[in-house]
Amino acid sequence: MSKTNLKVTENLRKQIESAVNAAIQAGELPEGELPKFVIEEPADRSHGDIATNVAMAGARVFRMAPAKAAQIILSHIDLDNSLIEKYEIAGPGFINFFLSKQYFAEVLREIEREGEHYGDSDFGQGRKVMVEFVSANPTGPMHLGNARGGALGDCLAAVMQKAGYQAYREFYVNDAGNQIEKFAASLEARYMQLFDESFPFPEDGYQGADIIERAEQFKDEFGDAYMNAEPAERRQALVDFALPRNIKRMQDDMAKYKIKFDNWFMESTLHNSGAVKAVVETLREKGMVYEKDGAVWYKNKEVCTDILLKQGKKQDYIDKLELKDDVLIRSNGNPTYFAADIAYHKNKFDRGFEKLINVWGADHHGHVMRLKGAMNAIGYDGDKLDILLMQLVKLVRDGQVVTMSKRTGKAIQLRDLLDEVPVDSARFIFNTREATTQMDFDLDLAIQEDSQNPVYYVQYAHARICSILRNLEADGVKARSCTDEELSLLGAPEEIELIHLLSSFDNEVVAAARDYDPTKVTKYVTNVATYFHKFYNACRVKCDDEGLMQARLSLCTATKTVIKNVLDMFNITCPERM
RNA sequence: GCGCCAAUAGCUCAGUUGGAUAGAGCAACUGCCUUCUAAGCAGUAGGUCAGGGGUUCGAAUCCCUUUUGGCGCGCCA
Repeated sequence: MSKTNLKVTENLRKQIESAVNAAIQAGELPEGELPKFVIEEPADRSHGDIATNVAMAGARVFRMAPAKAAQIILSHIDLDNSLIEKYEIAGPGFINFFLSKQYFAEVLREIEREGEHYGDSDFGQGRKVMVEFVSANPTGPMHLGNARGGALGDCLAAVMQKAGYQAYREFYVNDAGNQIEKFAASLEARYMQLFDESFPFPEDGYQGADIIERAEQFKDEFGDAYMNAEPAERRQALVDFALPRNIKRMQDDMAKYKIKFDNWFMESTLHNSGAVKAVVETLREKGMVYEKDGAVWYKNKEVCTDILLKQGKKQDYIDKLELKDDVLIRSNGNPTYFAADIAYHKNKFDRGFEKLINVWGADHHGHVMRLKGAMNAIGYDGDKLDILLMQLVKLVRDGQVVTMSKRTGKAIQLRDLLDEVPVDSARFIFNTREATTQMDFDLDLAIQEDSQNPVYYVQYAHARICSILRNLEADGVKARSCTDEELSLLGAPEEIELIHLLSSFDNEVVAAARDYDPTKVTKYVTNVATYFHKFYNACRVKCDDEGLMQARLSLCTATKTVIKNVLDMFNITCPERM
């Protein structure tokens, strides 16, 4: 809520609580614990600006009809200087409050005063949080899921920042381990096949055309120099050639997508520094590992059972999960991805982050508990690691699911999407569906340059406001600060609704940060655009009454501030003309 | 088999943590520009909130169950 809104609501809560106590003192209400009640904005404005269910929620404790209890509470309430001008008891026992004109004037003043900082809050109290997202495998090009994860993670970090956290964006590059060996073997086969078509391709190799391209580039540079080299040397040369180029390509794609990571963290550094081995040793010291079949195993079952029991789960539920232990060091001596992941997340905590948020594809959900558990096992707090699971995204064109790129005939890549869809559009649209729901990305819509495309709809509202300001300025009218009397001229339902909405900006940001759900903010700003367009059609800014004109200009400027703050936050362009 | 996520208007989806008569957009139909951007707005029509139980003043929302769809259960990452 805006500070104005917050002040009113907090005061109201205090007043209600003391009114109930006063009524108990006076013997009008029975002694008892005041139950939880809400103070909220009713869906229907005819039910007031603020409503509370305190009388209904307390019906049982008070042992009387809600309407009667409401009457008693209201007789003890003091609403002087509260910006509330009247109240009523309605429906099954709601108490509805109606705000004074003074309130709406104060909201507009607050927005004017705070400008680009309007919507900021100290909800996060400056705590350091890391959002790790995309973290695509460097063995191949990025796909559509990375596109959604990118938009989601980047905007989530932005929301956390706006809500008062210190947010840090990180990309984890899996430049080590098994998949790099597979990558090497695949590159080797493609390289050798350039000289000898019969060279066998590994069964579990990477099939993608990009591997062939890299092999060809390698040949262009080194010719047949590695044809007769030792296989190990040849593979190393190929990886040393291809991996940096793949990472560079991912960095270029992310830059094109307007995502700037604070850090690209290389998995290899964890292996090279001995951090992976160290964390396995830590687990060994704590008695959490054992040897079997030549491999080192981690007692995942024990740790996760413990977590589930603490959550109050029943033993037979846990049994049905058939929890298994995990390998940390394979019998061939190589650590698993999981072992590196434990070391990585330990490293994050050691860098001082109080909260770790990972954006993962939903297909990884099976690993959530074991990673949290492993954090507990090494003496950290797994509850400070939150995994945001993102469901699949399907590309749709002409109502049909698209799986292949028109251009390459291969699986759709992030690049194909960005070639076709404006970045603003992609960033916005990926944030119109909650992470937990499967999403159809409508290509036709994303390309469309009209109001059906939500990002244009919002940008249009902003451009429209800018246009009004320009036109009036050309007529010699300059927006200025208004007096309370002038601002109180704003009374049309369209004006009041818009101000209400503007006042809840930081509330939405906080809710988005709390729920790790930036889509709340895109929905909110779309709503702001709708309410502005309604206002625009109902009320002319340019009019004969100078005071009213200035008051409406204030409302326009406030709306512009909110839209711009959202689009800036999400790194989406905010045009002044369209 | 077990688990995770979902199911709301013909289609795509909201529904602010349990509130008052379930809302938008698209598609269909009807209106509004010789005055600030019609990339906009107003209106009509469209619903067994997947089905069935339960919890309570009150359920799309919480619990149980059935059905349907997506995903996951590796010495892969």
